[in-house]
Amino acid sequence: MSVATETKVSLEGLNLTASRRAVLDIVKGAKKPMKAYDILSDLQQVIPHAKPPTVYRALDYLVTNHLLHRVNAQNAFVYCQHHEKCFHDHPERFNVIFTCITCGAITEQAHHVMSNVMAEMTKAMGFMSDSHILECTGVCKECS
Amino acid sequence: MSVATETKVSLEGLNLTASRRAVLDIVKGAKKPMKAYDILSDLQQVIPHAKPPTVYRALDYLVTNHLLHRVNAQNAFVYCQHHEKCFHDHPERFNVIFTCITCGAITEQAHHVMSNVMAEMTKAMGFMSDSHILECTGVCKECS
DNA sequence: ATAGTTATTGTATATTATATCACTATTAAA
DNA sequence: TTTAATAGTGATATAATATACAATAACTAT
Repeated sequence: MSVATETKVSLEGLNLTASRRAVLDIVKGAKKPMKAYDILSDLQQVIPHAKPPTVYRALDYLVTNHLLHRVNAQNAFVYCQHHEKCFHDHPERFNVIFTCITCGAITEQAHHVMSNVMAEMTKAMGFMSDSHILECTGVCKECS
Repeated sequence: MSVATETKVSLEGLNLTASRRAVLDIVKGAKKPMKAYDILSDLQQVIPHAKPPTVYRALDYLVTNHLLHRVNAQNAFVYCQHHEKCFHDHPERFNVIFTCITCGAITEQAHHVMSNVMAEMTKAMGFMSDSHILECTGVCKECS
């Protein structure tokens, strides 16, 4: 086995198999939040036998490992631009994802005071946030 | 038509038809977040011909009018305990719904500093929040 | 090599949500 | 009192999202 395989690429200790890597690239390269079946369509260009579970499994892995965010308000997925900042330098930091219910645009914002307040609230509750993501829906500036 | 009909009840200017009222009562009376098809099952005890659109229409109305919250993290609905406080006395107030991904428990919390911070953030962005609800997922005290 | 374990794949199906269209009730105007 | 506009309902079908479960492959420690 001296020939390097294409099926696995190590990125920061992660096990990016072919389908995980392909899903990551698809979401990362998209201009907008991607839904699972949008991703599936694209994925099938590369991996013809891909099925819904292929996508969901890859998404689970990528979300768990903080490479993607799941946006519950749209059942969609976006690339996490701030992987290192969110989880390496400031693991206590909370981001807010604002979703426009009109145009679907998603904006990610953080604010250190809010992170502190959230840290207080979760500490007081004994709640372990798994994502450090807060979601807020409404209408964005352009649409109002 | 001198006999009062049972089909409509006025509550704070709302038009609570029979099915809306029934759905409201079902969610209000439940001990846990209710999913649409859970609600449908219960609703069919009262309105046998109820179908999925019956439930979704009622839910749309009740969420729009702030009697229920939709919890995106679970595709579920909860009664808003603080209808007056949230939307009448303090329309600027943000609540955070914490969802435990292990047991499904939902807790609603507010914090005036966080509300102020969120108000600042949304104002700066020109974002009009439609729900004043932030969602946060993680593991609750009991489950950790 | 082989049993025990973990990871991945395949097939089918479950769950959640909406589109459409015909019909009914209510309200407000002409 | 008709008419028109608006809002709500009922029924059917189907779209969109997601997971359960069984089977197979890959790894690993004896």
